[in-house]
Amino acid sequence: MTTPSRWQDLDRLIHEPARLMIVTLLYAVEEADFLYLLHETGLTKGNLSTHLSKLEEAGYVRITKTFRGKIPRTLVALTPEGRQAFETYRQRLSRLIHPPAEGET
Amino acid sequence: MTTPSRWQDLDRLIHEPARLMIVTLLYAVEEADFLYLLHETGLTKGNLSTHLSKLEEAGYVRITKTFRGKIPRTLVALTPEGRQAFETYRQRLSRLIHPPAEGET
DNA sequence: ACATACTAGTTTGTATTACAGACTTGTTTG
DNA sequence: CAAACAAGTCTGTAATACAAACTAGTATGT
Repeated sequence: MTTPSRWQDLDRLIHEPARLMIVTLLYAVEEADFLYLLHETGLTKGNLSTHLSKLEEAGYVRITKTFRGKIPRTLVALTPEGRQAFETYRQRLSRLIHPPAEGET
Repeated sequence: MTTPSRWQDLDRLIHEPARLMIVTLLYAVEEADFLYLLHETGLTKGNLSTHLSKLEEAGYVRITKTFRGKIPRTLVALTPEGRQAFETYRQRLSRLIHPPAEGET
């Protein structure tokens, strides 16, 4: 096998540490607003915004823009797909870094 | 805390999937030659060589050039540091993707 | 009324870097 | 002498993370 099937590609979108933080946070809290993510991750606004856009394009998060009075409020939540993708990512990674046994085929 | 301590930076050197493959392999087998890694990872020679050099610069692997007859043979092994770094990486990642509980400190 | 600050972004520029492919050197084999 | 293999180095490209600047609308302070 020139392309060993056991190295299924990790989802690069989630693998990136900044987005891994975001997804992990969202997985835990289910819903978060922009400022919460901003403070929790320590990213800059622009950077956070870009990462959220990428996650949204991939269908991993849904971004809902609401208003608190007239002040914009951006809510972010994992979609079922995003949730699934994270779980898959987590499984593969676990299998990768916790090898089941040695000397397999 | 503007920079939450729980997001200790993952070791980018190990985090990169290609190198994660390499390090994982080395962690399992303890010693491997260039061709073995080449076939197992499916990387190109140049790419594998570059990644190995980076791991060597970081002190994570030791590269020993031997000869089988007159044919060069390159052996690669994790150093204790590399072993340690991988374990640390693994721990942090585990803690990241398997959150212990909610309602943290 | 005007300046400042905040929310939530978009755009721009830079610097890194992974990756493939070409090229190199030395050796063995036909 | 040609071809193929081992183990690289070098080069060029394309992607991309990141910070900082800028935008736009609202609220507040004086």
